[in-house]
Amino acid sequence: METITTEQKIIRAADKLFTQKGYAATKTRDIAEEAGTNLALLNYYFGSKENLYKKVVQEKLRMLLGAMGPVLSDENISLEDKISSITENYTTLLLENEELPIFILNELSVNRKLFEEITQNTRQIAQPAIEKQLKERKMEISAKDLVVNTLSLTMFPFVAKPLFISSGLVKEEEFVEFITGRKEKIIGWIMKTTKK
Amino acid sequence: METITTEQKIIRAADKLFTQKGYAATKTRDIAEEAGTNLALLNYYFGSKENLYKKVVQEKLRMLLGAMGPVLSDENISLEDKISSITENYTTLLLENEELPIFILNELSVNRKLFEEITQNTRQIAQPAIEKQLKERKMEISAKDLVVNTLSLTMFPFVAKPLFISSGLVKEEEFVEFITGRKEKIIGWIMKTTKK
DNA sequence: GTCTATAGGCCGATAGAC
DNA sequence: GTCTATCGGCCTATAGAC
Repeated sequence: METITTEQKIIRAADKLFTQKGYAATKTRDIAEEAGTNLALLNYYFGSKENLYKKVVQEKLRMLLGAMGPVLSDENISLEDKISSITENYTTLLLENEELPIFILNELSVNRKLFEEITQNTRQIAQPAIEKQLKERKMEISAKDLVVNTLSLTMFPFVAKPLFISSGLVKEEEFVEFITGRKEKIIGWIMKTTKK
Repeated sequence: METITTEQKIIRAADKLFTQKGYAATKTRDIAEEAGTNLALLNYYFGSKENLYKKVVQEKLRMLLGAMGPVLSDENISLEDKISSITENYTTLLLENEELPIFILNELSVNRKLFEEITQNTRQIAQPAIEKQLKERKMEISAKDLVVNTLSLTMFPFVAKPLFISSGLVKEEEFVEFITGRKEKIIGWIMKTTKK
């Protein structure tokens, strides 16, 4: 008997609208309507629009960073497996949440102070473990570039999807296939960049 | 004797604030103040906030696409030179306009209808010329992936800059150096992905 | 062309009945 | 817990003096 509480309805509606339209463009009345309740209950449960927003962002950020953090710092995982794992995790996550990265990246850019409050406890992206693995194998690329390149190739197509589509480079109906195809190739491309 | 007209002052102020904070979060009063005039003049010159916004977006989009379009479709430019040129153009452009890509990509995602009005005359990203060049040289990558990878490696670091900085992967004061360093390497990485 | 003053509407938040 | 009604403020846009 899984009933959805009003509180959950509101947070789901907020999630949907904040992610679609951003903080400023989303109205509390719209959230209430989307949730099938009213404005008063939003404030009853969450106190304010900003508070509700923080709840949503915290969860989204956790999703986005969760797909990366634990894998990178583990020295027992080989470099190839790290890249594969990150690409695999993100591709799966982002196919189900296409607007997640542009939402987080934009709100991080627009609203940096709010984010600093939220992310103060977030772990650093682990470089040392990777740097070590690179040196052991005498590779031609820095840890920073390796991480940045992997994330770029994996995430950018989602961020730039509307641009690619409106420019005709990729068609909407091909998109999932395009991304799925890339998933297999990215590990190969990245590995080529580590060699002479 | 180059005097800046009030109209120009307003559009520059609007450019700055829309790019920093997005459409909904930018108030017409703030634009007027930033421009050193008043709210009434904004409407006198541009009619409405939305109109002013369209002017700004149109110019920004022209900047972003202008760095790519003409190069790609020219068959007389070799593949290497195309990649170099795109990376070079974008790196220069984005170092001077760091917030340009995230602004355009986000507003494109949030406000697709407004963009469709604006971009209806925009040229397509030319694939055929590249596809031909790839086949002639029997390369291991599709034109789509080649273009997407080049743009990803070049633009994503700007889009994700706040994430990289807040996660400690790159430091603010290293950023320009980091990007400048990558500019030289990207052509090499991309070329490696075209070979067995 | 430029300004001040203000109309008119929307927004976030709350009071208070049930 | 849930609702309706409403406050007080801010926002875009415009009227009208200069």
